[in-house]
Amino acid sequence: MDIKTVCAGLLTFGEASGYEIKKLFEDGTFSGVYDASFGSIYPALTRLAEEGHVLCRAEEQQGRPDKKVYSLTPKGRAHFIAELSRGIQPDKVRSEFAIATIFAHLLPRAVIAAYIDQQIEEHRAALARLDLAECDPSSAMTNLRFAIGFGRVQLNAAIDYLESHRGMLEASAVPPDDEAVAVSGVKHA
Amino acid sequence: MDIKTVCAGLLTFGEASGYEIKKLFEDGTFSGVYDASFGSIYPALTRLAEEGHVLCRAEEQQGRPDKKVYSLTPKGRAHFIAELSRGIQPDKVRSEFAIATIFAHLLPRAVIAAYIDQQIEEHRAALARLDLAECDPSSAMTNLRFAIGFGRVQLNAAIDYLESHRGMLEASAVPPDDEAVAVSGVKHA
DNA sequence: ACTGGCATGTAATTTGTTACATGATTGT
DNA sequence: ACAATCATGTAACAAATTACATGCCAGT
Repeated sequence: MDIKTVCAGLLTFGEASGYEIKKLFEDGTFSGVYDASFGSIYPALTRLAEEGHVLCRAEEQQGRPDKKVYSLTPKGRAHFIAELSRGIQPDKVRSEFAIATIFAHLLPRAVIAAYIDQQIEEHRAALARLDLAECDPSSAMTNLRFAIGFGRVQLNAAIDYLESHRGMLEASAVPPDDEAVAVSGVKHA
Repeated sequence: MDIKTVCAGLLTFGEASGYEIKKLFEDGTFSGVYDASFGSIYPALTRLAEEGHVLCRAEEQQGRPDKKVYSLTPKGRAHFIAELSRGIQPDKVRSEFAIATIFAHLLPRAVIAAYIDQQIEEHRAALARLDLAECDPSSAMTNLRFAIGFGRVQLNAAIDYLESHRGMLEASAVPPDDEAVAVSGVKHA
């Protein structure tokens, strides 16, 4: 599924500008499941407009550049539904944290501890975003509540595990007085 | 973290060929947290060799092309540890399944049901891979058991939620006799 | 004064995938 | 016969990020 399709999907919930779509990827409905930069979003919206999948209306603003508000056309809506019905790819995950755990026996204990703290904080922030999303009236739909609950159980499972098992990982790591050993692989007298 | 670094990391566990590294991304230690194609792995190994981070030894084989077995040099090992200690990026997830749930109210019920089945099966397969990884003697290390347990709790949380709440999502979807409505947005008499 | 939010867009670069090219062996 | 596994590598292509370019307004 390409960015064009995802942008079209967001527009089924109502019109939005490129800037607003970026914010939705960051803290809104899509945070944690998709992300894209301005360099992807703006060209995607331009191409969607060329294809007649969206309409673009320039909204004048004081001082700031015109806001370009995009709205989905019936054709765009039908195309989005068809695309999403065609099949989905397996989840793609790239977790540098998980990689760090796999090599924890090579890393200084302080580094591992900091990474665990960081990971827990990120998951807590993600949970807070879900709480906010739940308050939004648009989340009245059952499927959105499903999606929020789904994110929640996974984040909670991860946080619980990290908190209750972090000692295991910290014990595997290189003790503070032994860091040179880890790098050289040789213990000197 | 780039592919070169990840390949170097895998080589801390012992020498391997490009082909074997690919398999490790698919079913081994890294399945579920990282993935890369041959088109990324082979050039990465070539560059690691140019930089002196790995050594390459050609192993002759009958019929098949020579197997190029790479092993990490002390310099490569030190560089890997330094890189991994420098900091990690937040997890990156791209879940088309999660996107489908967000738009479940636009999709035919049969499509949603199939996607849920597919997702559960993928997670079960991932669990089976973790079970295999645990049997491997190299997984005796505490940090690897931590990593396996971490994957396990998240996968189990996801499967449990999907099984117990799938009715919610299926109820949101478009009933079988109503699909034209979803696309056109208009209900005809 | 400076940072951060609002707002768009392009160009250069990076990154990575897919497809192609080759070829023997083993299992169905 | 045919598909799959083993095994490497390149070239073409696609996707996406980063950095650049511009500029106002509000808050500290």
